[in-house]
Amino acid sequence: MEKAYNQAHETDIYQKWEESKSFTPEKDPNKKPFTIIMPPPNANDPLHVGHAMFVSVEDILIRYHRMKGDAALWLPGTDHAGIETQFVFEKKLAKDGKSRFDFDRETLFAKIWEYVQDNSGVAVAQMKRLGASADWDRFTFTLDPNVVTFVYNTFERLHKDNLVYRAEKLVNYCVKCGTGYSELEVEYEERIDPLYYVKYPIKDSPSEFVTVATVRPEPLFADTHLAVNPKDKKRKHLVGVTVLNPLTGAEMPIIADEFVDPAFGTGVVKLTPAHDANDWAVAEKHNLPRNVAITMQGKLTDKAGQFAGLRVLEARKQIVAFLTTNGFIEKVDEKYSHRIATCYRCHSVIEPLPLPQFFISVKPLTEPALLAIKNKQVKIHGTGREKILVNWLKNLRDWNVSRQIVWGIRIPVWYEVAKNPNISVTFLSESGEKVRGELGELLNHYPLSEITKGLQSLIAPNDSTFVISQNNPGDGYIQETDTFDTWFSSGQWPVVTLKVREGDFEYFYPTSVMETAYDILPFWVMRMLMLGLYLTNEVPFTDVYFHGLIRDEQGRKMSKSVGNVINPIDLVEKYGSDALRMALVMSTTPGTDNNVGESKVRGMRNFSNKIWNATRYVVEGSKEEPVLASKLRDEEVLTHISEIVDTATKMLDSLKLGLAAEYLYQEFWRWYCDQVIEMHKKGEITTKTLTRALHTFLNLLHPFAPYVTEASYQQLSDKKTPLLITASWPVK
RNA sequence: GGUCGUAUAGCUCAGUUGGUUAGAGCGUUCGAUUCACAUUCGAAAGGUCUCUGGUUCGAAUCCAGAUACGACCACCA
Repeated sequence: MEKAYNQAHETDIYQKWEESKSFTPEKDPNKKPFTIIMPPPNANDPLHVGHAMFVSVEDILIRYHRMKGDAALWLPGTDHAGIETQFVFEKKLAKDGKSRFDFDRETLFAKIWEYVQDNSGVAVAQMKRLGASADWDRFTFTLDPNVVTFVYNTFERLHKDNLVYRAEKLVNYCVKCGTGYSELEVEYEERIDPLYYVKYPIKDSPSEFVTVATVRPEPLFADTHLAVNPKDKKRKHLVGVTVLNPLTGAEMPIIADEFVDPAFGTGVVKLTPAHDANDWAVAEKHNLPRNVAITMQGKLTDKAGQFAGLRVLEARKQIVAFLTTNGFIEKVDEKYSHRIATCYRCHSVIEPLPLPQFFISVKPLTEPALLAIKNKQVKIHGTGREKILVNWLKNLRDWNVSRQIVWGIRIPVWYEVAKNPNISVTFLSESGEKVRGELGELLNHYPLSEITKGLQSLIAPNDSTFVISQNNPGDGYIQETDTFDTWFSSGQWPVVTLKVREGDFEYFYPTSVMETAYDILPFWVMRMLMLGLYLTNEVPFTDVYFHGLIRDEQGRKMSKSVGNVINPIDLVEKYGSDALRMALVMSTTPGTDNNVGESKVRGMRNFSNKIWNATRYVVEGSKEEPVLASKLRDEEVLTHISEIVDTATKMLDSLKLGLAAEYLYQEFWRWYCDQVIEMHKKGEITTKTLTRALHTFLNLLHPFAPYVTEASYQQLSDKKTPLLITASWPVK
């Protein structure tokens, strides 16, 4: 035996495990199923330490249950990660001087597909390197054809149940990414911008003004009303007064609405319903026009007169200059601090824009989820996370599932061209020219087939009629170009991954543990719960285990710009997989963040070596059985071993992995190595007892440190099974 | 503003559900090497378990309040 444990052999060990087919469970009716659906990592990205965390925790549970004799299924997959991936791909295009707008959507999709295929092996290879004993035969990608079909069926079913509707609402639109986002994907940033106090002349008394403070003067030309609070005694008299739009001279009545805060700003607001969520709601209530001032390209519309076509920031500058010159700016607060919505992806300013989108009514889905939590059909592990989940479920708004990107599952909605001539489309003609216009008009010049072939995107007006169909319902139809929010398909993941294979769902559903980082609680876990219950009337999993985020040793978030990102594979190569796994799991608790640095990993590498060397002592030590003075010591050792088995088993059954790892670490090092081996050296216990105790420890430690325990096990002569991975969990 | 969480050794964290003397990893100090392991071993230093009050025979653990820090959500015309 080598003098120190050498992690270079880990890949050989992994290969033996794979060859033994032990990752694939038998659907034995006499066995208990234990199922974990892996949170699918982005197919396009290498792993970070957070992934190593989920691999560690899930693999521990799977190996434990496999050894216990359960039908342990760990079902792996990867995610197409719609916006993330398209964003990365577009950056790559930009390097070649190209953009998404140079391609029709089908070509672009094919290119991204190819790009993802090229990269997708990396994440899987890395998970294997970490020792993941997942059933790779069941590997599923979120864009596999049978997954797509399943997602389509779900959408049809939701539609039949009246849970899908199309509506024009304000969406959080990122002009740069060219897509709308759900409320969850918007990040707020503190910004310092000028606050302009704009004077509106009163129509019947042009020397008097009403002043409104705004950071966004640019859509002013489209505003039609101002508002004050009806309870505001100082300004109540303004209700019903008409002022003039300082840009256009148009008449603007002042209305009353409670939403205005009299203490804020000047106590008077301008209403821009098409570009502000509050104003949108007020406009709906008072039935005001919702004039669009900003296009999806982030430019002022042609109603802006001399400012038409200008980008938002440039327009702001010029409009402020115009207002100043004409005496409509009372003052400017240059250091106004406020929070502004930005794109979580590219951090551009989000433009709220009205756009027809598909929505899912969430209320009928959240209620069963809340009930399931209340009735403990699903248990949440992770400090305080259950309350957070409940809070989300109680306050959730309808879910906008439309995304204006191509990398995803295309929404199976078709518009009949003849009935909807005012759908606006953008496409590349056969001659390669970009054409934009309304369908009815364009069909006079191009056949529909040419339009659909070169189609980039379409926007169907809110009142368009549509049918839901997985295939082209007939001649004269054009398909929606939006795709589903990635989370709409991954929200069905525990159901779809089991449904796509004969018999799996019946045997393995509901799954056992859903293990993931708590930061995707609202995106993913909540939606799996909602959609899982909707699709099956059963919870998709009985336990949720939220692990914390991994931060660096100083507690900072890992980020590329700080340069403190740890590549798990670097650590694995340096210290071994087992060391990293132990470092991530030992003495940690679900739901709270963990600071992990290299020193802890190094410490756990030492532990791996300790296991190896204890085995070396047993294998290479004296084989002569000592003559015992009494059997007392032997019995003591065996009694304590069975206590350890009992305690460790209880800890694992209650998902206290951090505690179990720490406990076994202590018992192995401080008791077995420091005391039991020393007793043997002194001839106080038999070699048989010493060996039996080691066997038990290798079994108990195997879920946590699979490689070194397997390597050590292979050195022993009295093996009951050829591989430790398939050995039985010790019983008390 | 709302919801939630955290506070334990120099640093990073556990603490098995209220029970002797509160633990680990890393770090520090002193000592040890032909012995399974220097990726080791032995020894040591290091804690008013944030503060105040309460419940209890007994509190790091339960309750109330304070302070500090953190997360998420809402909102800022």
